[in-house]
Amino acid sequence: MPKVVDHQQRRRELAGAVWRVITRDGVADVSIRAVAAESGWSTGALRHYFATRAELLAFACEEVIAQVTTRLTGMAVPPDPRAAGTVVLLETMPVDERRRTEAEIAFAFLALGLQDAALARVQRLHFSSMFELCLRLVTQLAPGLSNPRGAARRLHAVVDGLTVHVLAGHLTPAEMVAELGAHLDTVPG
Amino acid sequence: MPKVVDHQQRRRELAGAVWRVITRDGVADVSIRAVAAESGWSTGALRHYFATRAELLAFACEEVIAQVTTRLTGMAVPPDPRAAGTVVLLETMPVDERRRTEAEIAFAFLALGLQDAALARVQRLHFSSMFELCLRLVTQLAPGLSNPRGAARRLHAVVDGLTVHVLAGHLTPAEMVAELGAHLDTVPG
Amino acid sequence: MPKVVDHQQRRRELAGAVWRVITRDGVADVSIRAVAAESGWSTGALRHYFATRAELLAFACEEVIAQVTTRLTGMAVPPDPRAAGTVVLLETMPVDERRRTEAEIAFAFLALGLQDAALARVQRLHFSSMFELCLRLVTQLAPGLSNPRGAARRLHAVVDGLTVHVLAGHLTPAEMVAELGAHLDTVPG
Amino acid sequence: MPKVVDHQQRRRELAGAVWRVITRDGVADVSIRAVAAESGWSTGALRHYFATRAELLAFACEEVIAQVTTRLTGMAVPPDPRAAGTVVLLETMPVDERRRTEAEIAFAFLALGLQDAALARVQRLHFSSMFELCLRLVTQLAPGLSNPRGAARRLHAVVDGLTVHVLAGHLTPAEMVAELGAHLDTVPG
DNA sequence: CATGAATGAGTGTTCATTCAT
DNA sequence: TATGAATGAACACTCATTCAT
Repeated sequence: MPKVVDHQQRRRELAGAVWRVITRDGVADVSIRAVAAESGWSTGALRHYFATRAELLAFACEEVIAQVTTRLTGMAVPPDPRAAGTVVLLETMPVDERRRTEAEIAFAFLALGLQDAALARVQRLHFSSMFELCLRLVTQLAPGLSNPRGAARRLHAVVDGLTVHVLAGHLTPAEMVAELGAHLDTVPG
Repeated sequence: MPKVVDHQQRRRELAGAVWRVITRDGVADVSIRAVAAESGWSTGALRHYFATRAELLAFACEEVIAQVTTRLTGMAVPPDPRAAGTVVLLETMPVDERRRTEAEIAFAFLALGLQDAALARVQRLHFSSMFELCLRLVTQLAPGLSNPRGAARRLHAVVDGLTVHVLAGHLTPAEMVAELGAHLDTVPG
Repeated sequence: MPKVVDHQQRRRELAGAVWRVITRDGVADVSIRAVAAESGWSTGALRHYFATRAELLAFACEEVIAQVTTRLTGMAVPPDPRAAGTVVLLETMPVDERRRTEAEIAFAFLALGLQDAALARVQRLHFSSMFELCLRLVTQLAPGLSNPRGAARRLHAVVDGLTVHVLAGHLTPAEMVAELGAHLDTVPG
Repeated sequence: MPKVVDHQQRRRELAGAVWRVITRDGVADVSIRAVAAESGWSTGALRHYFATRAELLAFACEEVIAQVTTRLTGMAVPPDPRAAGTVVLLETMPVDERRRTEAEIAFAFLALGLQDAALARVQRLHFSSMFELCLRLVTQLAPGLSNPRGAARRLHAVVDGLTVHVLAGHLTPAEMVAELGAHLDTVPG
């Protein structure tokens, strides 16, 4: 009977190491060796769980997205549409350390995805689901809108634009929160 | 009489080579060798103009920003505030091949800037000037706004959010243009 | 009651996997992993039958030689000495797919044997038995030869030289067969 | 004015290092690192002269062949056809340390060539020119032969077969020389 | 100024081998 | 017996950087 390892669990553990390297050193420094050192395993050990570096990165990217998605679907959403919008959307934005880290990781992968078709595919799915979320929120906020999809696109853009601006240090999280709220107020009109 | 070289001109020429490598192969593939090959110079020659790879990247980042800025300040702005907003802002967004390339480069640098203080500083200046531009446009569109800075922040976020969504292939340029227009229409309200 | 495994049988099975890897990917690609995958066993399982890679290779080499030898000794030899020579010698040469594969394997091991004493020892035995075979054939073809050992050495050289030339693509199998026959015709003279 | 290196000369120097590694450790141990260490250069330095390992090996293979060819064409050939045949053919066979080394290298590459199309192509040329040489010798030895090409093929096979048998330790150089002479004596008949 | 030779550490990946289960 | 987890060194190759010319 061989030693048995929960592959899925180990893969998640290694994805965590990838995230830590990204947030500490940047996405350009994510090497197999760096991830191995960060995780405490040998480079050869990673090979058991990811055949290539690309596979490792793809999994780590999917996992961040899956983590956000899981959290969103598991949330207790307030009955008031305005409050619901704020709470749900802020869950994906860099309002505190934990969520800032997550947003940084997602953003770093986004840059990688511009050149990597496999990552781009994964991200496309995430964009779609975030857009669907925005669309749902918009229709709850303003049920009779003539062009709800347009309003959803703008809301989605505001969310990601504000996120980038906070990550880049151009806005404070407080400013971000304020402007998200202000934008939500314009939706019904 | 020593050979005289216009250093600034040569640096701009090399920055161009950096951009071409970025758009062709991605920012991760910007090596001294690749830039040397792309520019037609030897690797040693680059050393006369940039001491390190980081310095080369920083300059190439500054240049792409400077180029946008130059174009913005030199534009013929329509008298109508609404039209002015559209024309000026779209000048920075990926509506055609040329501007898409420019936006891709700027975005690639943005991801690098998250970990590189020198790049971050340069980008901070750019964010500020873009914010000032948005503020100017907003006050022209809606002179009596109670919180013009907030409106400018949201406009800025929409511009960058839509840009990212087009770069990621989530929106078409046409959708981007439409939603920018739609957002500008909400500013006066 | 412990599970009983026919070690010798299992070793032969694994040698077969080695051969398949050699003919498919070349001798340089014979790794423990590749042989394990080819045989359907785990890498650890191989360890029970071969302590090291070298041991595995040596056995696979011995086996290919043993297989040829077995076939030679089991052959129905025509009574006519000339026909007997042709039939027996061609049994070791690349006249069809099966025998070409066998010759390729033997030749690949020959190159390895130049540096590996263990392999060289095995091959020395094979050379001797092939030489003895040539000697037997020569004495049947030309009983009164003054220097039968010399004629046997030349016949042996022709056999291996023609074999190498076919393996290298320099001769066709038909040309090889023709020249072997022509050489056998010169032996009595 | 940059430091100037004679690339062709350096490439030959590195090919020499390849040969020394092959004869000392075997063809399986020819790594970029081993060749770099043997030559006294750094691994990176090799990159200036050979883009890949395959290129290095191909050049080293071509060089052995070219070296043999050069020596053959530059030889003073005795007027007597029988003596000419002996002298010329032995020039390519392992009669002394120098020629044994050369033959070992050529043979090692031959094994590599079975799996490497680029090497195989180079070797095909060498086989052809050796065959042409044998044909020339055969026609000088026995001008009126009905099938000179066949005789040349057999002579060629004897040369390479005897060579392999010496390399493998199955024959002594003296036996090889004797049998080559004996075979040449059968050609006119 | 400009070249390109040279270094040595870095990359992703593969490998033989060991060993707890 | 048999598994596959794990190691750490090896591989080919790329890189930023230095520097003699």
